[in-house]
Amino acid sequence: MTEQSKSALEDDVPEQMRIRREKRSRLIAAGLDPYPVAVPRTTTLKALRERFADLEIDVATGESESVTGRVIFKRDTGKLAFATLREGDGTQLQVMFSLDRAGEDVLAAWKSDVDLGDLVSVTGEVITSKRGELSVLASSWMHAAKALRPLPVEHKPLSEETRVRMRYVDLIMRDTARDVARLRPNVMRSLRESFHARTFIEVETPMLQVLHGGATARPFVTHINAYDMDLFLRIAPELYLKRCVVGGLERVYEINRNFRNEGADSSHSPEFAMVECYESFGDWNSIADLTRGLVQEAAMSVFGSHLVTHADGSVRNLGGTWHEISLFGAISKALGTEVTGITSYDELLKHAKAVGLSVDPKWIPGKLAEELFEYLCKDQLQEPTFVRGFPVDTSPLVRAHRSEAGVAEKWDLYIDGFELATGYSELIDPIIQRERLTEQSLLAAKGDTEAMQLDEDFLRAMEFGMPPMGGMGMGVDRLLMALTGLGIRETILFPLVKPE
RNA sequence: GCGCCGCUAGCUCAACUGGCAGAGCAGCUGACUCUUAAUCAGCGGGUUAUAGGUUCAAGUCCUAUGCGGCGCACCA
Repeated sequence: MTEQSKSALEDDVPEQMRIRREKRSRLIAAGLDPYPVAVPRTTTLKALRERFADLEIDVATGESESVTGRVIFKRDTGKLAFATLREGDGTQLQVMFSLDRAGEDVLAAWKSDVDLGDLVSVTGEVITSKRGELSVLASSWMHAAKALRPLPVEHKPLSEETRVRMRYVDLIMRDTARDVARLRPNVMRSLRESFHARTFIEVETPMLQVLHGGATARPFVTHINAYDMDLFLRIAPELYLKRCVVGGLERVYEINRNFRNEGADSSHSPEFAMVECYESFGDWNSIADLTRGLVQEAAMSVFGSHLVTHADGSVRNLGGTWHEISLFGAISKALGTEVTGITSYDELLKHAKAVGLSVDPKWIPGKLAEELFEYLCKDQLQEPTFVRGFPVDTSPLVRAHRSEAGVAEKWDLYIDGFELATGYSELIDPIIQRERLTEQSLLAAKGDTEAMQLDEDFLRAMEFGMPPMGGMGMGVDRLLMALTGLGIRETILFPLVKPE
């Protein structure tokens, strides 16, 4: 780059960034490295705070430490300057620079070279100030990294868009952002421990699939050059996990990403984390117990309680046994007349029109029943509730109910009005499974982009004998939402955003 | 995908029926040895998202585009 074009570029940047770049150049010219390979660090701010938790006011410990952190406050007074450092876990500590201790040059350099947002290393004696604040009284300091961009205002919340687009800044500035970032791995660990305690084993199955199946959703399509063929990003791991069960991995689970090429909003992300599990010789009842256990153990693990406090301050109780309602029972109650899994499409349509539900003519009868349920009953589902007995025709991988006609042994778990998980008694008869998937593939042929494809290898696996089992899928992002009351984009560190 | 609303300084926001584009924090200069969003004095910082149009005059009105938010639809 020529000097001329460089200066043109420099002229373009905002004043505050220009000044910081000039400071960087000045440091380098003075033989100081604004980006050194290593800096002194003898302890963390957190460890130091814990070690000196009970110091009196205005105490000098005689102990020297080197601490690092990001400068988040800076108060340059005449001969005694203060700053607050913050570490990645949110712990803060004051550092002080006095003319007596540091000397004129060190104090002057600190005042002129350091800006809010810089990462620094400060070495000095651990003391408490006359106001009682635990501090490191500097004898020396150096940059760990010069920040070229100013931090946003500490005391005004960042706009939601900036928080999502610049999550690194959000993490620097906001406690809740840091807490949620740490909550997710804690919940994942709890899930894995819960599964481990129940002798489930974790498996990893393909994300790139030749056929998409295991759920009804539009997939993302990609292409493998080596085989010159299209592949699908998986919409669910179900068909591979069931292959594992056929092979004798009796209790399996997977926690990983699914991809669905559908709308994105406050509770939907195109890529989302899912825990899915299968329990041989279990059914929809045992898998419901397991699901409740997973959620309650996660709450206990991360909050120490089944009572969880949401972002808006409200408290939800996830403890005890949960409500169970029947899907058709709830519809019947809301309509005041009996509706079941064998109620005809025409009759369902009549009810839908009577209550003012606008009906898509493409809906099959089971879909219409589900829509009726959501329209009439969904607002009753704030507390954890298993909604049991979904229509067979919308549940192609689920066993028919052992006694109710037209109904499958499938439940949905609702918390806070959204669907957190779904569980089945899995269909294990390969002949019926083939019929169901054939129906799906006919729907696909008619242009239903969400219908499942006919997976011959999966059917072949079933024909070797699949044990009776319960299965469950739960959105990890949604579990975090249920635990925190936050939107899905808050629970995902880097949700998809369109480029600026 | 459709509808409504928004986009102004580094950040968060003002600017009445069109009439000199402002504040707080942040920044720069100076003062201050106990500050906690320090205080005091002074000073800078803007292609009002982008492109076009109407008008003597546009942040404000019109058109298009981009990005965002909310609602609807689809879905976990």
